[in-house]
Amino acid sequence: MYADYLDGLNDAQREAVLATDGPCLVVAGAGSGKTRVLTYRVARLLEQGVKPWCILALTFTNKAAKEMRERVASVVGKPANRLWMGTFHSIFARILRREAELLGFSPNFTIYDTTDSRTLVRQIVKELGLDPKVYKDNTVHSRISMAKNNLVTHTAYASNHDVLVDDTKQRMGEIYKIYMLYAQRCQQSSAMDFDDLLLYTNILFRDHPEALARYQQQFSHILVDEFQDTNYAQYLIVKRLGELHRNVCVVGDDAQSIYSFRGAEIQNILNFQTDYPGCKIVKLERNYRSTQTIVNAANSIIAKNERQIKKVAFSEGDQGERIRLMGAYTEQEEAFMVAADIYDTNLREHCRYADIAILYRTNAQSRAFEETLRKRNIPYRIFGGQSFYQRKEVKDMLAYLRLAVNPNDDEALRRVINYPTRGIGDTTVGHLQELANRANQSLWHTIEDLRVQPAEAIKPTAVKKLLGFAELLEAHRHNAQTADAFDTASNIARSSGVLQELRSDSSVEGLSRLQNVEELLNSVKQYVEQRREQGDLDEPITLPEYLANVALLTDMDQDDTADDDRVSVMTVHSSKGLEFDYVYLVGLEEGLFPSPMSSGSTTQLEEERRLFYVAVTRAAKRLSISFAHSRMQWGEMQHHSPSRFLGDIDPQYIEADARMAQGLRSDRSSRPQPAPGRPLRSLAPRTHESAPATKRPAPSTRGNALSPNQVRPNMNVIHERFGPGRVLSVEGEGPNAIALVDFGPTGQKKLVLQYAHLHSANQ
DNA sequence: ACGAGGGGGGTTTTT
DNA sequence: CCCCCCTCGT
Repeated sequence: MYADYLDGLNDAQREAVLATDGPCLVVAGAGSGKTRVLTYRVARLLEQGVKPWCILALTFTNKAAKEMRERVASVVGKPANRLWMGTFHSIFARILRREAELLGFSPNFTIYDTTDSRTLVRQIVKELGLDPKVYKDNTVHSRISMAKNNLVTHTAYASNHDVLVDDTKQRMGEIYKIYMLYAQRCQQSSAMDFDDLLLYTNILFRDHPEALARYQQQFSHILVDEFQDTNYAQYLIVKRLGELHRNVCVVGDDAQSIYSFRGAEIQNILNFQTDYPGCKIVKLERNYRSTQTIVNAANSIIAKNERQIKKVAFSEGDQGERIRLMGAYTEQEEAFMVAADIYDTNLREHCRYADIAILYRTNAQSRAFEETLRKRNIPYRIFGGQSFYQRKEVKDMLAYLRLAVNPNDDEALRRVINYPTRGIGDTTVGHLQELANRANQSLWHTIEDLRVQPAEAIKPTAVKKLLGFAELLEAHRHNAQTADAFDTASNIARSSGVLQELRSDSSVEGLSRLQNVEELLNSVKQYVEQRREQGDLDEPITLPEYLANVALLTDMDQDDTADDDRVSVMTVHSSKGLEFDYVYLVGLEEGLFPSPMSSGSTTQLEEERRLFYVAVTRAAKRLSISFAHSRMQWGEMQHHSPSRFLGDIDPQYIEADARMAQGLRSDRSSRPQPAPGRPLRSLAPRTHESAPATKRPAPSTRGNALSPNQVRPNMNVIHERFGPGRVLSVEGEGPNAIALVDFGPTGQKKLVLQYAHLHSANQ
């Protein structure tokens, strides 16, 4: 028996926790304690004697999964580790690896990210001789993606009359050919894209009833979080798996359905009652997060929406202050006002920066805030946008790691076959590709064939170089399966020549590229150590395992160490599931929010409205909404009026700032720079001095940086970023050397590639 | 093979 | 405005 966890729950929450038998729909409004309910529900199941590995809990983000696991663990302890809990993509990738042979895939299949998919599309368009301006990789890929989300395979697509007619109408009648070739290439490369993970799971369950039966039996209880975001492929997986035991519990909020662009069907949650006859419905309507003002204002936003489940969200908290509305002349000024206000709030109300968020509609809006926050020395963290794993140098390194595990991965191979340059040019690769296409096999395979059977298209000198590259890959293949992931990775970094290449570039960007690769290798280290702590000690954590994991990581998942106190800056989309005491919702202008792309249909506009709802309900204590009267777009100054959405909020909840009350005058909008003069002073009484002390301690040595030859095992060193440490080992020589350094009490061992950051700590 | 420079195109949101 | 792709010149 676990502690009296039911005590703190309200009636509806308790009902949702206890209804463990049969299908159940929990409509959980924003801030209604959803995670708590899910956590206790899992605890309840375990208490009833359900084995942890019989519980399948699906989420949409790794972060949500991780948080839930931690919270379950805090109630039930160790058994939480055995739960099948994760994102749809990661759970089914795991199952697919296990069952890969049934589908004709290797268990080590690669997962293509969106960039890989798009370059593959581009490549195919080129090969087919189609016009890349008509067949834009983005458009084509999203078309393929949509098809897969609706379980339309490439063969089904090519023989579906309606689809073909539709494509022809859009002047892209050849998409089916691209899709066919795309699917074939993925299979050849032993790769799946994001959508394949769901598609192939469905195919597995459709074509292999015995496999389906195994998992149906295993998963006696299924929970799905954010059910309003499921697409058809996900919906059907859940339905199939749940058919045997019928213990399917879905949790969601139709009012927060904001992902239709990636195939999410709000209908899935609206129709749940009819899909699962006799299901229990519980509505969590009390909001524990926000003030009454915020909750009421949020309700007024979506009140007009047609398609929704009736519910009344309410708060019993404080009335709270009114929503602040701030108008600015330019986006720079908007950023200035927000930053000034953040500084002020932090000072006056002693809040943490981590309790503050800036939310916007599009990633492109981040720049102005980034600059202003930096100028003011306010620590911040930008989520989304160009993620760490998308950077060129990181992708290059990952490509090498991927190749060591799956040499058939053509995308990875083409990426690094001539990086660093080894004299294999476009013409050679072109010929190679042709050979591969003709034989319907991967590039690597084709290279291997050259060993025994030379082809006339490729000159002997080129063949030699290709074989040299193949040998480089071959050298790591065996290790990759058996040796420690970190060891393999750092070996590859060295022998591939990537390190040398990066170190030869001493520009600022070059240095940061090296740093990123260093960071990546350290993340391998960290992963290995982390897994070793929780798992079986005997077996080494290998590269395939790491890669399987990293492919599905996003920027949101980067370890947020509790002690770093920064303002969060992100899109409204990525803020879902989070909460902050103080929220600045910015750029509330017509032409920006709602997005002009969405003004076509009412359903799209309803979704924009729900997005607005999501943004507002992130705030617990105070919400500030702002807009700029003009902003730069396409190099031109665009004039905007305040968003129509502002009119949806009942005016009684809004308090406009002084300048709003005066009314905005467009005649002043040509002023290029914000003048930190009178009007702003009320918001930011002290704008002149520099920000609070968040400076990192100065390097404790003024000595010269070490050179590779000076670094030896057991030596004490000081790293500019990580502080004092002790060198454990040095591998390689000269410019290729890598040092493994132990940085003290946290037991963090890191790989140091940049000796410029390392100082001697002797004496 | 590789760099610099020009031209064209794109900006919604993401597992 | 910025980013990416392509081309052209070495």
